[in-house]
Amino acid sequence: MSDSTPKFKREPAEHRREALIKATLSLIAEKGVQAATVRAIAARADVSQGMIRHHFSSKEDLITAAYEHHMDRLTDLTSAFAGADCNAPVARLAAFVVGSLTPPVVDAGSVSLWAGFLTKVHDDAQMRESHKRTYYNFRNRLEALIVAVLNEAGKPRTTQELRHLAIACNAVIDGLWMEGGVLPSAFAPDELAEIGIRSVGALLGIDLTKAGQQT
Amino acid sequence: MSDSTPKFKREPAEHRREALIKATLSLIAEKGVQAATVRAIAARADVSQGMIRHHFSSKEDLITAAYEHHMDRLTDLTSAFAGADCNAPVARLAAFVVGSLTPPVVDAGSVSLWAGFLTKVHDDAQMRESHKRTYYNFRNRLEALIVAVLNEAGKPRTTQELRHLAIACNAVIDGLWMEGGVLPSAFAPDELAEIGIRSVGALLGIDLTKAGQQT
DNA sequence: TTCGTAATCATGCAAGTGTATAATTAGGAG
DNA sequence: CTCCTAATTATACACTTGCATGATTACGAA
Repeated sequence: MSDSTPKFKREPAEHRREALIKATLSLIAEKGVQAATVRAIAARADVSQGMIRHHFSSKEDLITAAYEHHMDRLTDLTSAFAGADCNAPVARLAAFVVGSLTPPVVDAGSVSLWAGFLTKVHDDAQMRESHKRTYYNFRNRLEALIVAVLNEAGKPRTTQELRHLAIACNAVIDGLWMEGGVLPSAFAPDELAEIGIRSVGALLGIDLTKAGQQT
Repeated sequence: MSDSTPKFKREPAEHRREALIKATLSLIAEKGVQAATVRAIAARADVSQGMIRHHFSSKEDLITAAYEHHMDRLTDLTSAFAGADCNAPVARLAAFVVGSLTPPVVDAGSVSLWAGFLTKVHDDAQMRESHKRTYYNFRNRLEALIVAVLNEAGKPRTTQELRHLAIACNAVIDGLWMEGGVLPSAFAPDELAEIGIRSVGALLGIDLTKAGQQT
């Protein structure tokens, strides 16, 4: 007799990789890194556990890929905010800040995910490289926005000062993002974004609150 | 025949607990949470693995105790800075910021430790409570220093504004502390402290750089 | 000294870990 | 239709994990 139902389906490698990465991310976001076992990941992706070693050289490799995927997603989300609508520098910077400090970027799962990975950044060279890349990417985009705002306002700064401002603004955003994810109940909705706008404005000596109002 | 060398020594419970906690912390700082196994901890503390269950109700309990110990230590370190020397509000706030952004508070092991624990904050209720307590403690002390500085400068603010300022200053410090720990090579020595002083000053609208110079 | 007891140790266990291997099987090439 | 091959599965292995158990042993009390 002919078996009517195939026992599995062959998928393009890229689909499988993506499915495994998504399964990994959702698992880590929900129950932490230690829950992302080979078996749990495979189960969530609805494949056998052998697939992990088939599509990735090791579980560690999958974890790294998942980390980069997650970070790229966060980057894309904030980029979308800063790029949209308006091209007035002030509005763009404000949108960038607000986008970084509201859902879905601010999210318990996201932060938990990030924290779980941060542990590995400490000893894994590839992870550290990846983190460095992401960090500088975010900071440089921020610095570019800052430069545009300050130039428009006729308040140019030295290279050194710009570097410090970018680091500082990055730090406020990171700090707010983190606490917002870890202790959501500690802040009112939109409170983080409002504080972010005010703070970055104060750091640059420019009022961003008007630009932040736009929907 | 009398055995001349005792096979082990009986220690006061508090000593053993502390030794186990220290072993746990050094292990996590060096190789991450996943390396803090019952056997590894016992080996580093030079005791048998049974001691963990004897002095703590579970390994999880030891981890929690270690977390609180670590956080209390960070708190004490920053407190020492803010309390010392001078009692001029501006100098105290500056010292608090500098203390939070220089070694030994800024330290790769410390941040790694904190990140490792943060993962557990997400699902463990007791951990979350502990984190909340530490966070509010730090922020409230910061807010008290801020109030003193603003009052002295004759620039009082509303309760709401003070809350926002405390959250913002806390965020910059946290953000700088974190990146300093994760990417030490990305910043010159004292650069973080300098940025911190300038940033907090900018957020409050008060120049703290003079107060920061003192040794 | 003797003894009791709590601290400490050595060992074992069941469950879970990542990885290796060989058997299956889907789906296209000929 | 018939192979061939690579994707997929199923299973097993060696190892680690946290925890439990029962045997030791230090050390103060009597």
